[in-house]
Amino acid sequence: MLDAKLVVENPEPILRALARRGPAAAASLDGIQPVVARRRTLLRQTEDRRAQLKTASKNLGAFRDKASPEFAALREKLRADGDEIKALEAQLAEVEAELERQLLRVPNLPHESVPEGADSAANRVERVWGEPRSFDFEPQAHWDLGVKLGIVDFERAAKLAGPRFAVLLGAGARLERALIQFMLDVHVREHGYTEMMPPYLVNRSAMTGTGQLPKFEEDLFHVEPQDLFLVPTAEVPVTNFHADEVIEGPLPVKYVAFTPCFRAEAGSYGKDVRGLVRQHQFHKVELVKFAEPERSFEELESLTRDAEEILRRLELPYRVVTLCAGDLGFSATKTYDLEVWLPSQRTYREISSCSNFGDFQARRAKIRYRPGKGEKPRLVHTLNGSGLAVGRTWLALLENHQQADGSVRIPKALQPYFGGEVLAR
RNA sequence: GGAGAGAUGGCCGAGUGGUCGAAGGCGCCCGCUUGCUAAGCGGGUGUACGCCCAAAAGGUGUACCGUGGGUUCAAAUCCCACUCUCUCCGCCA
Repeated sequence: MLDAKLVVENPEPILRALARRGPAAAASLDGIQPVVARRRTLLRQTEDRRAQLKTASKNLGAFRDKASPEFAALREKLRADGDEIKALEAQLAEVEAELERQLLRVPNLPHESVPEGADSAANRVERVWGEPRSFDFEPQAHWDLGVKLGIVDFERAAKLAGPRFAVLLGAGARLERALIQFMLDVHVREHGYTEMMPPYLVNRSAMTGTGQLPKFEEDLFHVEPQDLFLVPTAEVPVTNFHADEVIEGPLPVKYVAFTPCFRAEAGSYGKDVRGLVRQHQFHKVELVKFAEPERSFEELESLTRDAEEILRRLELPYRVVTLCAGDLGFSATKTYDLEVWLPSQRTYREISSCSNFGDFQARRAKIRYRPGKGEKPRLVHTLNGSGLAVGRTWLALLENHQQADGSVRIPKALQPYFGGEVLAR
């Protein structure tokens, strides 16, 4: 959520920044100004009248003769005043709710370092690591390779759940588990993150805090009887872990959480229908940071490096791109995508998304910190990034490290976790 | 699922209709004192949103004692509903 005060006092730069995302984003600010103005007059009026009533009421309490007609008359007047104030308060509450409703649908402002552009074609490549391997045989797509190896089954998954689900079997399941363990160990032991296992179901308030609600409800799986949602990413429970709090300790606070992720992906049918790239359920190891505002962009750099480290150790060629303004997610002010090379598609595909959200989520979720002893709390900056999406790592590893005989080489760093050097039939 | 207890400031904890933003303590900050990192003394110490002020400092108003509603001129305090926490019983991976 943007700072309502800024929106009112200095709307031009905000409007300009939103316009970089596209016309719809800029339009989301329409109609907010008059609501803010109305709120201000109503608030002042209500508070003034309430102040009057309070003093009058105190005087009444001090009245000597509580049986006198003067007492009764004054009491009657105050009762009427009270009713009027209540009416004002009701109006005010309505206006404030309206303001909140509108503000919650305005996306974050793209940071100045974010490139112009409408879609992913305008994303800026920052760096490239590793080199796409040249094969002396025709590399197979993971859905062919995986099925032949007997480590993934899409058909039976469809039978028991539906499309966009997969069953991992044998060494495939073990590979998934090895990747999770490996990622967690690197981030905990070497990068200093605290491991967290959060709930996989969260309420509306948490989903609103990080920005999935109210705008993107159709992308979520809703669990009826309790009005809960399956988490689309660990970002939601982990960021909201500190909602409504003042963090007293030193920043940054860093968490890493492994969770399943559930995405309804409404409207995405027809895209990436084959294989493991786009599933309703997948595993992800997520990095989350709470940082000082002045340092949050440095923290974004180091968080991105932390995620990159996993790809390097798995010997997977990748590149880092900065999302352009038009491609940026709703809550983010700046995002680096890590894209891994996929031989079957001869292209780089997103495997991690590392974002700085500035104070956008912190304002929604009321997450603050104390800069120093006795100082006033300030909003933190929140960040997160996949470190990494496990399913996509699984498939990238299969495709990149496949061998002519249909087996898969396990990179050295993963061997102790996987328990072997080769994955073969 | 059944029975009971509770929810107050960073923490502990008092407060059953007005003088309560809320005693007291802890913690923290500032100052003084003290011949060693401790103790003592004095003062200060919530958040949000308005308004005044060129701004800061400061002043001032309103709200907030789990949440929402009600009674009353007036609610932390009375009434109703809900949520959460704890204890016991049942069930359960």
